[in-house]
Amino acid sequence: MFRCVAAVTKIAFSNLNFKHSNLIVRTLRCTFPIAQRVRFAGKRWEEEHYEDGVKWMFLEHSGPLFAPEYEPLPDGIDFYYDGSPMKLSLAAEEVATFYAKMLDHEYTTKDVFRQNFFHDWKKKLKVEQDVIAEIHGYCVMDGHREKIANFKIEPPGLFRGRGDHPKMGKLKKRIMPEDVIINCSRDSNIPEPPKNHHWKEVRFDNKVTWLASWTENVQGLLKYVMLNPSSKLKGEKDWQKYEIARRLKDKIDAIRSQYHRDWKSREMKTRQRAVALYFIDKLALRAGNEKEEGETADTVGCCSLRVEHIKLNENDNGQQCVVEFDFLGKDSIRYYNKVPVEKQVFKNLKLFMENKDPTDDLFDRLNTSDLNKHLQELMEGLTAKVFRTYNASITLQEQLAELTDPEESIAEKILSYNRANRAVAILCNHQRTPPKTYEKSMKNIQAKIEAKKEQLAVAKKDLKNAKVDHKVKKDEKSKQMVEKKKKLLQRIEEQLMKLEVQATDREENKQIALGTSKLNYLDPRITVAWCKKWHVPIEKIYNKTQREKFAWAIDMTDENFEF
DNA sequence: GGGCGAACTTAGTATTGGAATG
DNA sequence: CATTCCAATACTAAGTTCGCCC
Repeated sequence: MFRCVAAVTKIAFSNLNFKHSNLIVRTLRCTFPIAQRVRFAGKRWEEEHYEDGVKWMFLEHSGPLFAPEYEPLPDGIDFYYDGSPMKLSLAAEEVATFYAKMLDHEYTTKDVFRQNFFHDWKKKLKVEQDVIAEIHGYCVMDGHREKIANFKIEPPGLFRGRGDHPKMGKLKKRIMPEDVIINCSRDSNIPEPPKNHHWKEVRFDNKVTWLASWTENVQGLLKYVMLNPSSKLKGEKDWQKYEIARRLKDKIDAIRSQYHRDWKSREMKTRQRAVALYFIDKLALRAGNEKEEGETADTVGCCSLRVEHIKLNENDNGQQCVVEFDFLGKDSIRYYNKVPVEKQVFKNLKLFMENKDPTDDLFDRLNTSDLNKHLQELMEGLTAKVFRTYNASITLQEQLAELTDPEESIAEKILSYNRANRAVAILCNHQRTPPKTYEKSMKNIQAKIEAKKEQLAVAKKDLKNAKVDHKVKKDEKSKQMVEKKKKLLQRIEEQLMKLEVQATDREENKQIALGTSKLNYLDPRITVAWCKKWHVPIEKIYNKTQREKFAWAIDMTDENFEF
């Protein structure tokens, strides 16, 4: 049998109404003998007919002709958004021109038309974003393709500081390529600046981790483009952080004994250092660097506490030597706490406050640099922030051991985990403003619980009836019905329990943010080991992003891990 | 030794997208 | 199928630490 193979044929369409005369057409593979293709000439109506329903025995054509590709708008014609030109992908631009062509038509005044258009156009824009993220969102470092955390240059706008920030509302300028320093390796393809622009500098510094940087104009601070937490570089650093905290675990008793002794030191500086360290250890306060007045919001940490931030109460509701803290910490989050302290600490605080104004520094002989130098002598790599990491992680481990009940369901175990997590968040003072929808969402879940309780009552009744029915009939069918109703009841009980656990969790979480401690302070190996030990799927504790960040821990940890 | 810049971690909130719901 | 709701993600500000320079 003869086959006509695929061939590329140039056909002149000059007789047709086409602008392009030379089109390239691929003919299809055809399996019929060439002789059969065109057999007849003459009067079609005299040919024989096929049997019922059969319309033809041979059919051949070249397939439909497609619409020509979109021709982009010429230079100088731009799409404008909010008054300024905006670059669109070809696909998004094409769809925008469809609409533009119809601007004069009354269609474009109709809500349905506009909404439908926008809905579909948005999808095009989304695809465009994906393509951009694929190109700019990744880098290659030492043979690994790594995600970049913040590959987008921050857009211009009005500066939004937190709390009572003296620079709030100032204009944050647009960053141009001419402001940006690129960092990469000498033998790599150096990124191209946008057309008609150049970089401020291209640097080849492999002693730093950033890929690009620029100086922001409101505070004059450097901003960096860095890798995602899932990267090898960040993951190893994170691991190292927790290893330092674990070394502190072995030294903590000695360190605590020493600062107890130092409370009685003859030197005022040593006493202040010892009391400050006590606060950092016991209350998980931050170090507290000095800040330039008038440049930032007035917030403090341990070393920068002022006399006005604490009150001393000899007796507070029966408790002796109570220190009342009230100050704004990082992000202007209020720290309020009443803490009973050792007599010697109380005495020292009184001494530190003698003859001082409220706005004077509490620890006037101490700063973070002195404190960290001292800590470095106590243990290599020890700084003030290690205490937060250590105390957070050890608290999680202790709380999990205390709260986990082997008899409980998975849902209840997860509640226990969240409660352990919450104990840490409270220690670290990780707060959030309750969501605007909080009250409503609590009501919703209560309503769900009530509905589920009613369902439960019905299911119980049904089961009882089925049992009675079975007693009378004693047949297979009624027996199956009892089993069915039993299962249903069980399922509803489980659902109710889940809802109640969820409600409790949400209520206890009203003003507490768990995310920060989970992400930055809790050794993930504690969590992975706990999940393995109690057969809680890791997905129930860590979402996708968190699993990527903690891939190293998930990979290396077995159920026997101890912080 | 302290002032300062650089580099990096930690932080809360605004926005988004997908699941749940009516 | 549209709307509601919430978890996940995006965003970028605000800390800590370190090392250099005077």
